Amino acid sequence: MTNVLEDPAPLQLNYVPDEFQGRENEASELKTAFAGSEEAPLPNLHVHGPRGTGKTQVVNSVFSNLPKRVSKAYVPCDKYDTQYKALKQICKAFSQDVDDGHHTSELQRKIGEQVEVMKTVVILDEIDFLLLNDGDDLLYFLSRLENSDNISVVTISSNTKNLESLIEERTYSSLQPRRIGFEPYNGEELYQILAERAKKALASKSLQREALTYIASSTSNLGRSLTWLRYAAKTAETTITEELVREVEASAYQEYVNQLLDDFTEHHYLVYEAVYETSGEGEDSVRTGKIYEKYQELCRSTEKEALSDRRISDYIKQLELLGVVQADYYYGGKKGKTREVNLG
DNA sequence: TATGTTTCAAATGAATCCACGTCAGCGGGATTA
DNA sequence: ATCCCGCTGACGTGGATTCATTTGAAACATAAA
Repeated sequence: MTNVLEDPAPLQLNYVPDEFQGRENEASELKTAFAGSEEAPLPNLHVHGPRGTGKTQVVNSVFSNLPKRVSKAYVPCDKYDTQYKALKQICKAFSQDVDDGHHTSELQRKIGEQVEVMKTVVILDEIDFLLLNDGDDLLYFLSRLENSDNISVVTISSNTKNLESLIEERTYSSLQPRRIGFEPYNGEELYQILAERAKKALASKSLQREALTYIASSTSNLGRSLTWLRYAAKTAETTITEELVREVEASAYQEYVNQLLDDFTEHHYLVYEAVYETSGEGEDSVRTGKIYEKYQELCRSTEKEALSDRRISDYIKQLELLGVVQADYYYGGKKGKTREVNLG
């Protein structure tokens, strides 16, 4: 490893600190939701808040301290975006025996058995992706399990405050999740966190106070600011100055986007690139038709088969869920109905 | 040597998931009649 | 009322994956000449 950083871990997104600064309220709210008596049914939760507010980390940290007789399954639904894939992940979390059978109902039966004998928490992170791609069958199944008192469904979303708007009534009414909201970090909190982590990670490089202040005032997204700081540290000779931080702002942001898109297909990236390039050509928002043309062009130059516009329409939605683009409906009269897309 | 039996891997079959393309109907303000 | 351009849900298709079954040929065993 030829890493300039002594201990890069604290600057990584998945680093789990001992204590969550500025998330004490949310953490204790989660804990109390589960603090009921032994016999009480497990609650369903819907955790929401903007991207980069520590939802995933806090939830996972709280649930990693569950008593032994409660099992836990964590499913990142941006990656496992169908009922089948998610069920498979849940099964994997319960038992090591390699997935045999390839039948959705088979997996459902297994999970049913598991829930019968053991209290269970299922965490569905980035639930929007699964709902967009495959509907709410999985949620419906989980909410209607025979021993539903024994299972807790925790959905996490960066885009949807209220699950009710995304799922069918019958699902919502049997799920009845309690909502827990995460507020964005304010500048002060973000500054503290970054300073704390930098202290642990950057022993050999000095860090100007103004540099951190600038980052903390430009975004409230912890993930983005960590990437930014990491990028600056990588670039810096000895001192991370405000000037340097400003300089690398754009490229650090691109790096952040790349990380987000890492789990997706190359076509997602090409679509993003198409949006990026077209929006660079003057107007700040572009219609989908133009983006699709640009996308096709990019495909030709990289010798890839272009997907249909139907696909790309969905891909743009996914990029929107990731927060890297924004797309609003636009009724242009004779110019038709489309979406206007711009960079997030 | 001819014939029967066993063994095991490769070929084939069957079931399933799902990414994708195609199709048709829709949306709603601007334009036109 | 018409038009525009793309949105969107439904549906069919083919590739991929996985397990189960069949096939076939080698290896071995036995019996007959």
